[in-house]
Amino acid sequence: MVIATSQENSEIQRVCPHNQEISCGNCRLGSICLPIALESSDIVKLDEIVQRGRPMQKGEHLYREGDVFTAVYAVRSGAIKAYRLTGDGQEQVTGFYFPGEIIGMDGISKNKYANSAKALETSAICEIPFHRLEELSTAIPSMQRHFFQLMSQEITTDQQLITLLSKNSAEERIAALLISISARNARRKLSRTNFRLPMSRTDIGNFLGLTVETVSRVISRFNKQGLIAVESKEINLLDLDRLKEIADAKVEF
Amino acid sequence: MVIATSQENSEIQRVCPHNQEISCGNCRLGSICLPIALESSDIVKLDEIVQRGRPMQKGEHLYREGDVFTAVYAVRSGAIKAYRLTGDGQEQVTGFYFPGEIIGMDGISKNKYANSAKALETSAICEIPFHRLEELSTAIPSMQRHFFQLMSQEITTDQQLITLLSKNSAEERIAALLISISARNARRKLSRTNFRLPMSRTDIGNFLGLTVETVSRVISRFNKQGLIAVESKEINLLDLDRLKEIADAKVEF
DNA sequence: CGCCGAACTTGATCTAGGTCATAGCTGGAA
DNA sequence: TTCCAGCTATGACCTAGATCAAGTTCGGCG
Repeated sequence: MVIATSQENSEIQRVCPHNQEISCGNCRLGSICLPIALESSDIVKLDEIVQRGRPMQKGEHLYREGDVFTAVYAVRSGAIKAYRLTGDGQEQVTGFYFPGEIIGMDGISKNKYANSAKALETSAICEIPFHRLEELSTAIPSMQRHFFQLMSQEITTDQQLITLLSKNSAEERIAALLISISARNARRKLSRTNFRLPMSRTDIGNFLGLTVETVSRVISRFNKQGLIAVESKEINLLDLDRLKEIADAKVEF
Repeated sequence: MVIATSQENSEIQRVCPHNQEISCGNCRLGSICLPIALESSDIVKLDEIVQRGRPMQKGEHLYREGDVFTAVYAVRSGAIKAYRLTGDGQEQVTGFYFPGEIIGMDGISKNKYANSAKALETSAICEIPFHRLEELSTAIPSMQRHFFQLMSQEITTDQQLITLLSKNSAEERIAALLISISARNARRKLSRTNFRLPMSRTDIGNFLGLTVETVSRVISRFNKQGLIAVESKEINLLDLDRLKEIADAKVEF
């Protein structure tokens, strides 16, 4: 796959992988990404294995279901959706990933990715070759610990989604998704209440087990009730407390 | 890798939980439990940290949601259900665990179990203290690798359940569960077609996002159609192929 | 700027599965 | 052995959300 190291069009980071300015040590996502709790000497080691400068265009795939597993990825900017296709070709969205979050761990067990990962908008990605990460984890116990924790967290968020899908109404599911995105924005020091949904209504439906029509209707209803203000993908959470009440199960997937 | 020492293929192990002879080295579940692909010298090390002889009665809890996380557990015999309570006190079953399977990995991320685990019948459990497992993983790379794989597998099976819950009908969900249990029995060299369901219809419903009534109705229907023969918890899969067709998504959770 | 397909909205109808109600089992305790 | 609580089964009904069917708006491109 040609992701161009040279023509880094983005004004933001013309990231040469060796550019000293971007590193795990100075990445402002550090605290929510891998390096948490690492010694600075360890961060240097991590830095050495991370491949940066991999800007992806909207719609481009990071990997596809069935591809041989080689690396996990950290989202640096943008948004990624993970999905798998069912037997009859329907799409099941298994997660949305925002900056600071790690994707691809599902590929470890079978040495093949179990999901496809696709950019919802222009995104910058850090690639972390898994065999190097394994070596590092053996050498640095806190690294191993942190990676165990990341995987465990993926398990618990998947289980929260399971609960949401099997017990909650359409309104509850959508409120929970909005609250989840809001909380993750807050972690990244962004607005808790005003943001742009990077995914389509169809994606939301495929994630929450609803049809587009239902998603659209519920969002319209929330809008009318003054819980939110929507204008296409721009969304403004007007009554966070009430939304939390509706979502109730304090979701954080 | 060699698991078979002496008393292998004994149809049913007359395992006394306190029997000193039980070790990871001679456990006939070895190949599907942790020790896969370990050197025999490594198995000895694993053996040293595993606490055996923890027979549990039906209904007894292995741990509860919120308990501080100390260990993961391998099911040696019996069956365990994992579940969490929703805000309003409903039960969401997140998994059923059979001999050779590992439970408790959800606790790593927050250092607290995210689920409760309860014996569905008399069960024997191996306790694996996590801090020891971490040390061992640092020392033995293949151990680390295997544990990464186990966690990754938990992620992919959870994602399969997500797909099942969001896309499939009641009949498809129940067929998928039956096929899943059948396949896991086969791994343990037990009958693919005749077995006893250790969980109640209510548990099945809580796992599959259905009410008891629906579970009961679908099972009755399958019975009438000659796909299965049920007598309370004893079940006989008469038409495995047709059931697989109904389940379609080749589930293996 | 204007075009076109894709994404979104909204309404009308249909249905799988939930809810409620009843009754028959079943298995463990005494 | 009897008893009782909790399972299981089955019928009658009802609703949340799917499906079908128009529009309408958006956003990317020539």
